[in-house]
Amino acid sequence: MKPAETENGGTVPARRRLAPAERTPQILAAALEEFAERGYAGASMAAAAARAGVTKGLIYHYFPGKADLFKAVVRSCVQPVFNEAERLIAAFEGPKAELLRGLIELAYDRVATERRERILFKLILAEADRFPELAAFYNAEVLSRALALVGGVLRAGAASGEFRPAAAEAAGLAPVLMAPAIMASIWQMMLGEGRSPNLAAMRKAHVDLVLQGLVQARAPGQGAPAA
Amino acid sequence: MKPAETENGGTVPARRRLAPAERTPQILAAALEEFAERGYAGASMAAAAARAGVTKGLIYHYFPGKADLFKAVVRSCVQPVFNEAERLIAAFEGPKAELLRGLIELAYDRVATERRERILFKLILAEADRFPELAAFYNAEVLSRALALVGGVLRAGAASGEFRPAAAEAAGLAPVLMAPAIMASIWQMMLGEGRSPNLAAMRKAHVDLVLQGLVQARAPGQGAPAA
DNA sequence: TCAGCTATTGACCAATCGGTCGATAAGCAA
DNA sequence: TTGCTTATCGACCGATTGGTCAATAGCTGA
Repeated sequence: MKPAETENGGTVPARRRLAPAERTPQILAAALEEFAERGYAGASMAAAAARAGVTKGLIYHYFPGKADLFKAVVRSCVQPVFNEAERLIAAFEGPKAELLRGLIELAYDRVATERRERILFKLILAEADRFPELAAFYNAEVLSRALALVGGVLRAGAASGEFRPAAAEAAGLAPVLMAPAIMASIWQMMLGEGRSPNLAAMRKAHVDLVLQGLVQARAPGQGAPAA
Repeated sequence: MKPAETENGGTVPARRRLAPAERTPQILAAALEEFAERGYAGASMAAAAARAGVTKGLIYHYFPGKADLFKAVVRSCVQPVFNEAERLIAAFEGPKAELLRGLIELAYDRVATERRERILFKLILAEADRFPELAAFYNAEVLSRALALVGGVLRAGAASGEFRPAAAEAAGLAPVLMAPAIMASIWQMMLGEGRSPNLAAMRKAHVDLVLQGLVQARAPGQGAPAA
């Protein structure tokens, strides 16, 4: 075990000393992989250290314990997700329906490419009851933020008359709109890309259903006569 | 630890001998709780045994090892889920839209009540890559079956002209229709009943969106332009 | 009543884990 | 070059785990 054969390709001399600002992200990345593969309880500190090319003792030099390392891993992963969506919404001008389509398609495309976020979601879900603060963190930093974004678009569209008035009740509708993309991600994770429901087909059906179901009929006054 | 104080309320004499047909489900139920609370790796055989009011050794008398116990737990839980839906579909006569609404509402109501199925889904998701056969089992026995049920309704509705023709492309649409109810279940599990998106609101918005998005406009010839 | 089958126990083992700590050496400042 | 700081190692510990097995005792049929 003299040459580090973990992920740095070469034959780095063992015991290279690095600045904490450089070693810490190495450890976090290695720990993410370890936690993702074995789950919280199954993950081994020694194995995580080995993935980072260091020894277990060093991890305890940077993190007080396993639980703290886990939380640090989660926190280090959630930041960049929303920037894209928020920029898209802020910069968009045009029909709200097109904005909504863009958001949905963005979500599916991220699912298709970004693997780390899928893994992270699984981790949070699996360990939520053992780390209540983690569930609270997910709720505040991820779910609520996403719901607010989608809800804002829905209400704007309803206010402008472009969407049916029911779209304004975003409390129920926003999660319904987001769910299929998230489930697509989960299925990909569980079943692999081969056996999961087809991503492109879901994306198309999803956009289609949402636009047909939300956009106000062009000829007003003949909507749902109901009973 | 003389009187068993686990879940049988009374002061049963220690070491009661039971027929395997009676003890096995006890062990399976106890193991489900243990796995659900601590995850696969975190669960302890001794703790699962204690929950069942027996000792670890007895579990190894009934199951070859931890992995086998886990698989047996999963298998023992998935059977009764589909009977209800299949009965509903078979017995139903009337507009396909009403059948679809009934299925969606059934799904949400199960989410609200059945706790074991939520737990089970979480377990399968969390341990899918460690037990590939488990993912395959979920795919074959749960997801595919559910997709086939929903897809059948969609195609029937499209064939009868009640749904828009796009409904026939069930490969993408069926998972999109099922996803919100499943996500509702997952959110309930992660965040508790308090902080999750409101179940009743989601149910209403979901039904509303689906029916508006799928049902063929009543006046023909002016719905989808471009034949 | 009694003998036999087997459900059930409890003690045991090797392996592994999270965590601790003194020793070591890599880098930097002087 | 020298010396100090501290990143890094590796050996170690107590606790717990999955798994084994011989001994025991509850039930049932004769």
